[in-house]
Amino acid sequence: MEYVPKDIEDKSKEKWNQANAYKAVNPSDKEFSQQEKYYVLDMFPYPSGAGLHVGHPLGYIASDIYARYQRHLGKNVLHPMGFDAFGLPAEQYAIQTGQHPCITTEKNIARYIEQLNKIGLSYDWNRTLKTCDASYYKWTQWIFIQLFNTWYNKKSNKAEPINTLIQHFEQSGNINIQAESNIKQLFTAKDWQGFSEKEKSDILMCYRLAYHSEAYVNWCAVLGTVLANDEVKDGVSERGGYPVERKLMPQWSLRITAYADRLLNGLETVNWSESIKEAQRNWIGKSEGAEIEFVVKNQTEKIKVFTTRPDTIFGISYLVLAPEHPIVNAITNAEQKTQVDAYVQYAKNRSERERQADVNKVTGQFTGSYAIHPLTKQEIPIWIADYVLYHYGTGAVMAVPAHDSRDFKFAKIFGLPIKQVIQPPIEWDFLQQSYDEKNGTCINSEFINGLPTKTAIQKVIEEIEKRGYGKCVTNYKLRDAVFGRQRYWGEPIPIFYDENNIPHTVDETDLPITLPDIDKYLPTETGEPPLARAKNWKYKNQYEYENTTMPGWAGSSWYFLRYMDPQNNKVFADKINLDYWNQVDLYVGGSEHATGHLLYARFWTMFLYDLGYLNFQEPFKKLINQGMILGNSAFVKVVTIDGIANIFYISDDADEDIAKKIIQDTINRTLRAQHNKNIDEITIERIGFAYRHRPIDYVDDNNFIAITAVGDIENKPIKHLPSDFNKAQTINIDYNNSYYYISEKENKFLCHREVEKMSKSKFNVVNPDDIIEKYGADTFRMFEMFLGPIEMHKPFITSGITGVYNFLRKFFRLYFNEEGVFYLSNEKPNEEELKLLHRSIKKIRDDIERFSFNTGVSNFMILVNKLQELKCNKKEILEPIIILISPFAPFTAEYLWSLTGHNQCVVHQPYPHYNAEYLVDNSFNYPVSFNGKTRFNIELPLNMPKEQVEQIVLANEQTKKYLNNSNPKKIIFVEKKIINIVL
RNA sequence: GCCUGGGUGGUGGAAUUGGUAGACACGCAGGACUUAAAAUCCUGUGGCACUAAUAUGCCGUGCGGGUUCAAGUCCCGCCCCGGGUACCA
Repeated sequence: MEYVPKDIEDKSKEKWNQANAYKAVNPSDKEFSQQEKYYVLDMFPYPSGAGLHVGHPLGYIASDIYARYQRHLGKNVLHPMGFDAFGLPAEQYAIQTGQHPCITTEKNIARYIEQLNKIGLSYDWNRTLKTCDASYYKWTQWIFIQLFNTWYNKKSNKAEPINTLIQHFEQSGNINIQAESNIKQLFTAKDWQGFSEKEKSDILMCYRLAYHSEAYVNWCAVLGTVLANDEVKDGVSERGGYPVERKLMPQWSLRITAYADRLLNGLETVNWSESIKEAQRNWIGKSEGAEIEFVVKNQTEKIKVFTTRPDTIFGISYLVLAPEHPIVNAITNAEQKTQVDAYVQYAKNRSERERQADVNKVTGQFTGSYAIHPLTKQEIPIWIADYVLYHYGTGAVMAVPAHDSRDFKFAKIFGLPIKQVIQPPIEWDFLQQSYDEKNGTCINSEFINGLPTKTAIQKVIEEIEKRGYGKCVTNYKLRDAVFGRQRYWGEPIPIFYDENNIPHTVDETDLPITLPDIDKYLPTETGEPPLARAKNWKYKNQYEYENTTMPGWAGSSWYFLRYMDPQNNKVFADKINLDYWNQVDLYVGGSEHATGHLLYARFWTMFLYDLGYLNFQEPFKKLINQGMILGNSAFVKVVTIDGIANIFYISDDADEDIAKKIIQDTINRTLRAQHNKNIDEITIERIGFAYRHRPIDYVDDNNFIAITAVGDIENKPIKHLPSDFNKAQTINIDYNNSYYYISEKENKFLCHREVEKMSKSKFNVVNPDDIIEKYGADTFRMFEMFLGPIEMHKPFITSGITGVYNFLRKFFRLYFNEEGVFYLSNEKPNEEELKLLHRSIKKIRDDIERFSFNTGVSNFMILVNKLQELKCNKKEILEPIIILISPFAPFTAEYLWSLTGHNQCVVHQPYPHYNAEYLVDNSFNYPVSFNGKTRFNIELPLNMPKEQVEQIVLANEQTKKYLNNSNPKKIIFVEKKIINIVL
């Protein structure tokens, strides 16, 4: 009986569908029984047009193994899959073709589902969702309304309904309120009553968690939209790589900064990799320091600076403002005006990318004004420079060149004084560089002289607070998240503007606000977002809707909650279901979402917790980041001759010098035959590499020549040669006693291989469908797991796949007799077989629990190899093995299970437990002798009492042998694994 | 610069808490079966030395030190590769 994966897989899939095998039961369902829950979640994909490549399923397979394992343990497992369906590629495609993005998206989703099902992933498809469905984004809009109608109370440290704030304003204005806000003015209750509706609205806007304001944003002109900070990488857009500039514009934002501290502290409570937690900590960027106020000489203006090093206050040599700082104009004196204006203009025109690219280029301009040092009363020159960022801290810094490398560079170039105020514990050359470490002793600093840095910081803060020049503050790098996008394919923001242009949220009963149809997916001629094209799209037929849409991350910030109750149309999910499923126990996905999705999702979860909808603050209890699967790109070695590029391709293993001579010879011969003339001199200018698709473009019947050398062939030949390749002339030639030829057997054209990111544009994509077609889904699953640890980046090189395939065939064959009939022995297993079984169960369980699926697969291979050696086809051994293997290879397991006469799906069988007795006896390894002590390595079974282990050790035949029959004086347990036996 | 992950045979990788380094697989070599091939099965496979063979000895986890009876693993000082992030005061 041959192992034919396709037959097996079709049968199993049908069976699972009929049995609704992977359905998760909600507490609100009739058939619910009090069962322990387990929630395994994959980061849902954006359904791109290219379909899945072998990199995507890596995480899906791992989470599926874990989900199946949890089901075996008798848990009610929620394992859903959906689609993050709003996004730029579908919209760009719509712009080009005029086709509604919905059509593209639906088509892509259908393909994704088909591909996912082939892999045998145990999703509960009844719960699937798409973020672009109105029934889903209705609730995304609902959450936005809640954010709009909420403010953050710093006193209770949670979000509260906006009404409580209005009440407060009515009673006592905003003077005593501790709120997260960007408000600048103070007002009394009386003032508040006197404000117009518009003024009240504007003030409340400074407190809402979803707010509209004018601020600097990342504007991407090519995409025609603003972007959030995490969507910009190296000064260009993450999607498409288009330039981004900072621009002052009105837009919607979410006040995520209100949650900065909670987002930071919450990291202590989750089981995530240290690198992701660290990335979030850096992104939030909490830093404690002081805000110090400087009076400008002969003026009323004051400048506030933020510093983490108040201990260096006596080393100030100048102040620097960001060029955008609003005070710049006022403090610039007449003499400097022209230069300052020119510099401001220069800074403004530099793109974000330019600015980041030449960090080393130091520029700046003196304003002509001086500030008064609050402690020494000395005059300090005020400069502007674009190395100071307007949006961080106060947009102004006190420069201490001796102890800050940026200030040092600036001071050197502009000839400003460098005054040392910290004595480093090591020798230091202050002429060469600044000493930035927060470690040393204060000198030249009046009342803090002799103090160590940390004490000095405290002391200076106390002093300036006492004198009223400043205070202790905490700053965050985290910025509020820009929430509006000037695009079509996203959730409409549920806001309308009344006749006074005051924004209001639509009534919750009017949700969803569905995306209107428009004729073109481009901005209007006047530069309005595409939604401005919608005809007759008005709230209650009279009010203008907000015409920007939500960003891509809106829908993904709460989808894990919707899976808990996906069909609910009364609430986003019923409380009873939310409470039951609670946190995601295991979340699997790529680490590229560290500072985007994972932060936003935590923010929304905390917000919904504050409003009382959830009873947990952290959405994802445990996070596993799967590594990237890299492609193995093939390059063709290309020879350029006499300026004509790429007409010769040589195999990667060919010697270049010899190849050159061969090419020269060949050209001569060919030309002699064709034209009866000889070329004496040809120059080979360059031998380089090109992607393997290039030959298609360059093949020319007359002068394409492939040369292959016989030799040690390490690389694989090109798999799919371009069709024109066959037309290429091949040559047999002997040269310098080396034989170069292409024979039937050696007809291999070798490529140069390089590992890089898998991508359609690099021609290195491997499609899972092809692998499954050839070897079956179980081989594919096991092979992906076998490749290496889940978290690591690794190239997808298929050479090892036959090992896994042969393993499954071997496993399958073990239970068929010579006639190909399924045959199981009812004989009782012997001790050796039982021992083997129980050791394997222990190992494989451990492997699954610590996500080491590559060793899990290995341990199966060892098990099956040994069973084969023992010729063991006993029923009592096979049955637990089928269950054991089913998370890894569910199709094969299901099929073998049905052959043993069981009708139930494997998914519902309890996972086998190992028996410790069998393990102990076989756990003695080589003894080590030292100083009369004999040491054994003993693999202790879990939870076995020491006395019991001691007994077994002494009674054991091997122990006796090693001890030479003398009685040991005592047994000492050293750590957990080692036993010292003292003679 | 800072933060992070990594460096182990020809290759992918094992070694869970410091306890036989190289599991398992690929590749390679040899053998069985076969007219032959494929498939399958068996044997060998880190390096060096020695041996008819078994056995044995020495070296060996990027480099240099250290702790320990024992180090791929822990500590100190470096080198190289990947990823993230950055005038964040």
